[in-house]
This record gives sequence, structure tokens and C-alpha cells, in this order.
Amino acid sequence: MTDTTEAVYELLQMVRPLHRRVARSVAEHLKEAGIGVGERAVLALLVEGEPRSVPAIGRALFLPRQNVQKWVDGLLRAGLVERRPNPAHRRSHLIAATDEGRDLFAQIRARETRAIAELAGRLSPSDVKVASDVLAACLEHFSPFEDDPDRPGPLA
Amino acid sequence: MTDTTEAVYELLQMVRPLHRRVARSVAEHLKEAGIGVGERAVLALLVEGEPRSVPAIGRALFLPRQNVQKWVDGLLRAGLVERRPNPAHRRSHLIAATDEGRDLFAQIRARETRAIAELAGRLSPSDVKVASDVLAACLEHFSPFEDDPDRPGPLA
DNA sequence: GTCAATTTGACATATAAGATGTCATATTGA
DNA sequence: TCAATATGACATCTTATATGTCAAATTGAC
Repeated sequence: MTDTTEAVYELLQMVRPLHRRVARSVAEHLKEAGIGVGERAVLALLVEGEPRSVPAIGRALFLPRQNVQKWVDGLLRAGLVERRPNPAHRRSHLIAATDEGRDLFAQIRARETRAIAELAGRLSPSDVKVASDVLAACLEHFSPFEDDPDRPGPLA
Repeated sequence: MTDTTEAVYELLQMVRPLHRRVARSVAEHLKEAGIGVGERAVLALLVEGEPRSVPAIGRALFLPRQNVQKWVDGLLRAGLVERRPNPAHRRSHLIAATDEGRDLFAQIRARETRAIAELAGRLSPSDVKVASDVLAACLEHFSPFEDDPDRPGPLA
């Protein structure tokens, strides 16, 4: 085992606590908006990108379509997203953010930006870039292959 | 909003998917050992550190003692940890890893090390170090203050 | 030493993320 | 055309994590 392996291990050890604390903080401010982190992730994808079908959202987020369906149902009820006809599929509608959804997400983003501005001020831009690249490599390493979901991951 | 703020935002965006994929991978290989990620975290703390009381474990992991208690109960039943008298407290035992617990954790660590060795080989040691420092800063930024758990986090 | 504030164990419940299963229908590709 | 696959629309299950309560133990201020 190299020192780098040890260092990567320790890096990955930090991911769970970090996720938990960020998720708690985010969940708290999302409560006012009446949505959870799942809904937020879907809304972010739809605000920042193209309308997609529910299964396509699931594939984009690496989440099962069944969970995404629930979150989309909630967002539909809240009027934050809407169904549009899908030229490529009769039953499978495209889901798109509404203006209300875009407004809400803009508020969420603004609040989150304020929350991390102080943190960002203490970090070097190049270091953040390096960290992003390292995390992206980790993400890729632990990603199931889209074309073979049953392929075992690195730990199997 | 500076570019760094934007970069930190995108970095934090990666934390949830990364956590999910790593957790899934870890959970899969932990199933054979009959424990979950919660039990693994407790066991890791006790194997690598000193015996602690249940609330002390919770404080170390930033987790409520009630959750830790459940995981410790499971580890006790499995013989992976044991109770020891606590000189500083009559009712609140110290929890310590048993030899079985140490053996199991060594196996878990070995497997995890094998799983990330390939990934580590593609990364520069200094980049990993930078990433660790950046994540540590994020962790600290989102940490509730121990002496005032009700203090709002950065997003509140 | 006394007593109020805090900590702990024990138990109980709530919520949310996420995984998994099924079945009928729609779609696609060989 | 027809078998394989994708989708919608359910439903169930596990686990992590949060939260609440209460009595007993402990601690710290006085």
C-alpha cells in the first residue's frame, strides 16, 4: 500500500461526515421551501438543463427512477415543475421547471451562495479546482457503468 | 459572488453523489460482515483509538448518542466490541474493540485498500493532500459548534 | 456537603433517502 | 413482426439520522 492509497482512504473517510453536515444544513433551509434534498437535486437539474423524462433524470443523477418519480410528483403538486408532451414518447412526458420553480431555485442558490462565500474566501481558487478534480476522479472510480448496472464496483 | 464561491459550490455539489456511490459500494462489502456503515464507523473509531463511552463516540462522530447506542448494541451482540468498567463513571461503560472486532476491521480495511489502490495510482499525492485540506475546511465550516448545538449553521 | 444543572442509559418514535419488486403497457430494434 | 427493453404506477423495505422522554447518575457551583 502506497502513501497515496492511505491518503485517498483518509480523503474518502471525510466524505460521509461532510455529506451529513452539508445535507443537514441544506435540509434545514429547504424546509421553508417545503422540499427535501431529493427534490432540490431534481429541480437543480431541470433549472440548469433541458427538460427530461423521469427515467432520464434518474440516469443523470444515478438514482433509481422510482425515487425520482416521487420527488417529481411532489414538485408537480407544488407547481415547481410541469409536464410537457414528449415528441419521442407518448406516455413518458418531459418534466420541465416552471417559472415558480426557477424563482424558488434562484432563492435557494442565492442563500447557499451567501452561506459558502465566507468559506470560499479562505480557500485558494487553484486548491478548490484541484479538490474538484480529485473528487471527480473518485466519483468516476466508484460509478457503476451505465450500460451494465450489475457490474460490481471496486469493493465487490 | 466570486469565482471561488462558484467553484466551492460545484465542489459541494459533488459531495452527495460521491457519498452515495461510496456508501453503496462500502455497504455491499459490509453486508458479508453483517454490519452497516454506522457500525463500521464506530468500529473504526474504537480500533484506531481509545475506548470511549457511547456519548463520547457520538461526539467524536458528530452523531447523536441514540444512534450510536443502537450500533454499539449490534456490535456488542456480534462480539466485535465489549464493555469495560469506566473509572470516571459507574453506569456509563467504556466501549472497546475486541480481538474479533480488530480482525474484522483489518479485513475490511484490507479490502477497501485494494479497492482504492488503483484509483490512488492515478492521483498525485500532493493533489490528494490539497483535496483533503479543502474538504477539512468545508467540514469545519459546516460543523455545529460543540458547545452550542443550537447555533445555526451557515445556511440558517 | 448540598443542590441545581447536566449527563447518561434505555426505550420509543418519526422522517427521509434510497433500494428493490411487480405488472401492464408502450416502445424499440433485430 | 416479434422479442427485448423502457416506462408508469403502484407498493414495500431497509437504513441513516433526528427527536422525544424519563429516571438515575454525575458534576459543578456555592
